[in-house]
Amino acid sequence: MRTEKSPDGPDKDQGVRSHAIAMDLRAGILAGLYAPGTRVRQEELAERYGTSRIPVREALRDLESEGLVVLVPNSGAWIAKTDINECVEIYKIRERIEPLALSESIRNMDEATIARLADLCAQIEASTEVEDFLKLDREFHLLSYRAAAMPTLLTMIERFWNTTQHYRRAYSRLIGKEGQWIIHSEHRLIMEAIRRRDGVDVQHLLESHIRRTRLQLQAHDLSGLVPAGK
Amino acid sequence: MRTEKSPDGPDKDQGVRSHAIAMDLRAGILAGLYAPGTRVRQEELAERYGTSRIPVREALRDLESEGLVVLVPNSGAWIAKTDINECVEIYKIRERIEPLALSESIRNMDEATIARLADLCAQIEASTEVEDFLKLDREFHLLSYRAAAMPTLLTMIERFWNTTQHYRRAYSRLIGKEGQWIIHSEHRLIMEAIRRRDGVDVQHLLESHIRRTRLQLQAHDLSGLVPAGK
DNA sequence: GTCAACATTAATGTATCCAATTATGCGGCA
DNA sequence: TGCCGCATAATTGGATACATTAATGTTGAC
Repeated sequence: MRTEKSPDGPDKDQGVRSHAIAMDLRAGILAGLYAPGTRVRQEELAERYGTSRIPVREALRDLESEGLVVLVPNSGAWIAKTDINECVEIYKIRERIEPLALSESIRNMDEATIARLADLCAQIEASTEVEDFLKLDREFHLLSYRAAAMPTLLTMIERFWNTTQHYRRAYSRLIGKEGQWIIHSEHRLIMEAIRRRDGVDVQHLLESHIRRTRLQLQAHDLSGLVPAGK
Repeated sequence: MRTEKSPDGPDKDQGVRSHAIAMDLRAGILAGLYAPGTRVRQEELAERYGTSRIPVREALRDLESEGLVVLVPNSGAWIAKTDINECVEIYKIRERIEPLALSESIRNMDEATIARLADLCAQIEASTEVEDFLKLDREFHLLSYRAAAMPTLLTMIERFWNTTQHYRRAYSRLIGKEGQWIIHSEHRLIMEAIRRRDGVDVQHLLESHIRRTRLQLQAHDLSGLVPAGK
């Protein structure tokens, strides 16, 4: 009897090596270590990671499918340029899908997670550094979706948070600590709706939260604050 | 001055070779030539396409990111199994994002496209073969979104149509020519709302269209009609 | 007779090498 | 001076060969 390994498990490690490289590059891009638009040479990365170019190529392809890298055949790879139009598009999509994720999630969410969310909510208000805020805000929202039993949706959402990271950072810096009170109020209302497990209300609140941010992004001129990429 | 090729253009041909292989495999999977769950051997494909295993691997990775293939490290690749839960999840997502795509699209849509859509709508009603229906229905909906100026969204939607293709085929066979009158009525109403460029109405109609289909998929037992994949 | 451990086999993952394509720099010409 | 074309260099794409890992079948002991 054939008992070959069943392809069920989310063994998301592809070639293992390439996956590790992709993880590292992804973290670097999100941290802002690579300027958008800069060229990425396979051999250079291969040398840095102590491998051949093949795992590097696989990693770059992964990142391309996530929208973090752009590949041009026979030419090379570039860190994806920031694009305000793409950012706005993604926010419009997020306005539709994240309320779905949240409403599905709060139906299954355990009390420990709710407590953890409340804690994150408080930490966000207490945060003073932009990088801390970004990290906490991301953790708050993504954790709030985690109980959703919709793996495809969750993967999509995380991908969207990644590709718009530069804009969130620029926007956070722009509004500063003073302009954050709106965000805090929105978070508190969302948090309370989660506690009540009010699926209708959370959806409206979250949609407003994302939509308001999008309109702010469109209104302000972030061209000098977001890494250029031209 | 460096005038290196700018990474703007949607040169979607990646390694060219691997992209061609991916296209062919994708078409084969959607056409139902490969049973879900069957193992795919790199060497076998390499021989069939007259290449080495490397372009094959890249193609398989592309298809994995699209959800059509499952890769397990150091083990192998399988045609993705059909999964009714995943299918339902995707329909729930589609209920949210396709109305967005359509409402954005009808704002820019030219008259020629509207005429083409009406033509497709009529062809769908006249279709007698399941495969014809699937092809026309897909073309109708995807064309209706095309003017949306939201490339990321459109890519996502097409990917979702691909991963649920088997279920649409099974469902179409199940309901047969007689059960299609609901679909035709829905299409007619959507078509009319497109003509009026009524963004609010199309969204409701399309959401209902997708939602009703999802509920039907959940209600019926398609386990014998959709390729098993176990 | 069943289970466990080991050797064998087959597949994937990676490194090295070669080919094809593209970017660059020089030279000629209008 | 500016532009076009060709030769050169650099980089990526692909093929072959090797290393590594997982599956398989056998053997042995309990």
